Amino acid sequence: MTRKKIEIKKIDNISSRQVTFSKRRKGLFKKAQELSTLCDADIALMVFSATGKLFEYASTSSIEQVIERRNGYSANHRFMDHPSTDQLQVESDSNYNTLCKKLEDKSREVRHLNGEDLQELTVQELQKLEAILQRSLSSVSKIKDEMFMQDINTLKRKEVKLIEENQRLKYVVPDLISGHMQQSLESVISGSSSYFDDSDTSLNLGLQLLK
Amino acid sequence: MTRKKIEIKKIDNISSRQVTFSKRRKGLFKKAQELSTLCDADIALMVFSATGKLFEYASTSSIEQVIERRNGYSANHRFMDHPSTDQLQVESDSNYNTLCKKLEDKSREVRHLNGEDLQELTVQELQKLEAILQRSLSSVSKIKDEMFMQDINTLKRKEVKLIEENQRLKYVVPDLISGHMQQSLESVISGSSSYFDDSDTSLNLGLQLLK
DNA sequence: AACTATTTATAAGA
DNA sequence: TTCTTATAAATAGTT
Repeated sequence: MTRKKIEIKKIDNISSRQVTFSKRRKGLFKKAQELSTLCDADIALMVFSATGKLFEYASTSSIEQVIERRNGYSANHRFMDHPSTDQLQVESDSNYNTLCKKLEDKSREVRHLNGEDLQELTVQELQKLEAILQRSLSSVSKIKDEMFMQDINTLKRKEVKLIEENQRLKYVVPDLISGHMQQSLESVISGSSSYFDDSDTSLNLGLQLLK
Repeated sequence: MTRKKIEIKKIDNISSRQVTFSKRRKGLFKKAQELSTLCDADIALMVFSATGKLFEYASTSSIEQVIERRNGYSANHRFMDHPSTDQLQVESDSNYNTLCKKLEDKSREVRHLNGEDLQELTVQELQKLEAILQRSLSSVSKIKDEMFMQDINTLKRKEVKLIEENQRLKYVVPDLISGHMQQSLESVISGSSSYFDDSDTSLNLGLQLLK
């Protein structure tokens, strides 16, 4: 539409898809609002992003009101035949069959991304798939490594704290002993050791992630 | 907005309001469908005209689907009643719903395989995904390279044949010349050169794959 | 319904 | 994300 005409099909690049989504969503909501104002129309608009986030607009106070009105509308018109486009215009991208087709397409896409049924692809398609997988793999590895690093840093911080605590206890324990408080000492020791046990447990849990 | 900028307020003149409604409604629906396609968004749009006519659009099969999804959106499994659902429709709805759910699952899987929305995965899931992508990538690269090799071998075989043919012609042509068959010679030459032209074409096509 | 002069939306780039 | 800008698309007024 600008700088270059684009084809109306799913945008491959993730970030540009997100940018386009933001821009066009804004535009769509504005158009809906304008139509509502100019022509005194009652409008409800719901948009779920690909990631599942919901954005909605209602010309009246709430979406629910419009939905209610719609429920009443279909009740009133349920038994009327609408041979012409007079009463109700319904546009839909997919009925049950096209939904099936979409599912089929997605399944094929998944198989290809899983490295299956590759013989049904052309060399060009294979090259594209290869590029996607390379990009994808590096993203996954990067995120995964970042999470590992986070775990490691958390563990290191814990270690430092434990060493400090350890040092502190080394000073406290002799004091207690010299103070002839044997009874209390035992409870302090058992308390500190259970503290260490907990830490070891979480350390082990953390390290399991590395296997 | 054209010929003259208009103020966004209710249009007084009824007929021009109706005309504007038709035009802008069409535009709005188009924008909605484009957003849905471009960004893989799930959209429902309901428009009541000032005269009470309903026009609606849904990117999936039905408005109801999107409304359902909206109901379950933030009220995470609070007891939602759908009392208005017809008993007759329950079975097909559940079929329908499972189909939708499957499609959603596949879509999520595709996004992950494409390296998108990775933050919603655990480290373990990321490791698994990484392994899958590695295996998949090596399969794809292998198949792709095999196809390249096939192309190359085919071309080599063609080359050998052409060289042989070339040799053969080098013997034939002098014979023809010495036989004073100028007329026939011309036809033979033009025939052989067109043969070479065809081969060059397919050779070029083949090499384009290597770019 | 078509036309077209303008306005608006927006893709690409910064 | 936000801004800019060149260009595509939408559309107000007209026929």
